[in-house]
Amino acid sequence: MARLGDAGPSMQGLVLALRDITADLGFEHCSYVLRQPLPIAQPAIHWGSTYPQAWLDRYMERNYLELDPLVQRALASDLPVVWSDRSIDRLPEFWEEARSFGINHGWAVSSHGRDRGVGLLTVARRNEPVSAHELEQNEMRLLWLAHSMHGMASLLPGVAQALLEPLSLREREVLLWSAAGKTADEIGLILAISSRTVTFHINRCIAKLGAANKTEAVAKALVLGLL
Amino acid sequence: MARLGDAGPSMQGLVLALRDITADLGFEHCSYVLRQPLPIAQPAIHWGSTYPQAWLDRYMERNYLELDPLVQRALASDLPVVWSDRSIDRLPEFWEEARSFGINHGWAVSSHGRDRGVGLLTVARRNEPVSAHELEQNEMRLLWLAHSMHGMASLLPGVAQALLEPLSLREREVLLWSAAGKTADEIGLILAISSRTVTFHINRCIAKLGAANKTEAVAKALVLGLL
DNA sequence: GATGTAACTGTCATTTCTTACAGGGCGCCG
DNA sequence: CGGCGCCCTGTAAGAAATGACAGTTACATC
Repeated sequence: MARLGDAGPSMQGLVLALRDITADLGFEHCSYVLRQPLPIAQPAIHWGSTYPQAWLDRYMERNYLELDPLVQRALASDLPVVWSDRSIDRLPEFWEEARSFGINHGWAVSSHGRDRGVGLLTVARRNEPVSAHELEQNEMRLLWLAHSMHGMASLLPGVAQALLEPLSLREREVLLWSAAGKTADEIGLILAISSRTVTFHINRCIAKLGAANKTEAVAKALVLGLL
Repeated sequence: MARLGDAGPSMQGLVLALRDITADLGFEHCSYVLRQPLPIAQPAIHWGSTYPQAWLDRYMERNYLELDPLVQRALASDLPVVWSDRSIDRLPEFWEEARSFGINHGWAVSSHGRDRGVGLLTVARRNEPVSAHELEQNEMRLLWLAHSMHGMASLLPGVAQALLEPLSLREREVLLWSAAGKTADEIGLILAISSRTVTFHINRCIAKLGAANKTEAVAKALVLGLL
């Protein structure tokens, strides 16, 4: 029974729970950002954070989500990143600002789900640099946390991205060969059906996926893990 | 200095190293399977295993890679799977055969990389079922192992799938909007260039990606993580 | 100044896709 | 048996993509 003002499960709620765990690992702040793959041109982003409110305001105001070197790194690699106030490679003004809010030393781990969703877990603190011993001790835990957060966040209302009407076997086949660059004629030969029927199935895919054309249908099916 | 008969780093070599670790966790056998996303219609599969040779022969002979419920599960979900001789939901003849080779109890963890590569780490043994305590104790380690194997295996010669010639900024932009279902005309409006120029960039993408048409170019770029 | 790269624009012929129309056959299930 | 889902096929017109031709402009580097 939801009470007045009870927003239900949310990313922020998850992150508040996460904080209790990361605090035991010796970090003051933590955040989790999940970028879902759709819509393709402007992916949906969900996040929660326990960083200082003033820093968050600043972060949103200057659209740092698009610029943050950490986020860029997470999208481009599977490897964890540790940063300190000396390890500044790009955007020095960004790091200076972060420092001014007491975010001096941190650690970020990314996770990738089967739906191409990308998650980024970050923890940070003011004083102690992240030691080599700490890295070895906690890397596994952080990976585990990132993985768990990813799984839970993907289930949150408003975050899940599933297909209403599932594709039939034939539809998946036809779309798969389309993704492989085959024309309707070629697919007809491969599947031993007329090219007209191939077109028919592709059109059903386009409709079911809510796509504008074959290319978008293939892209959506790929990121939804249907192929 | 490679010696005669030295095949260099290989998946089987990685798995042999993995065995030393999983043996400490109490499992006789282990395997790792990595499915790379390209080619789209017939993804490349690389694997190594310490399961009994007779079982492997049987496995390959009957094309179990396509049928194995564990593999199906790994491709469809992010969750780990534990199986015992009683937890048979599909393909009973498959599980019976596995048991006949002493593969009674096992555990599988999947991992997903940013390039849509899917890895599956399995460990198994003959006698002891996997206990709840063991699950709690080792889930983190197995996830870590799967993640590490994924990273290392992706670097093996013959496994890595990278693009020779990188896409320019404009090319990525144009391809992204194509993936979002926009026509050349629409993209021209969005980017404030002529539709002819949009076509020009798309053609370069098609050439660089070695694709047959726009649809395949988008699909390849997506699975390569270029968008 | 020369070189190279990225971005940009045009026309034209051909191929492919997209969308609309109108159906038949098959198997499953209530 | 009727309904439903899936699979299959045809025609035709208009929209879009493809491929090959031939260029200009801007910018960074050497």
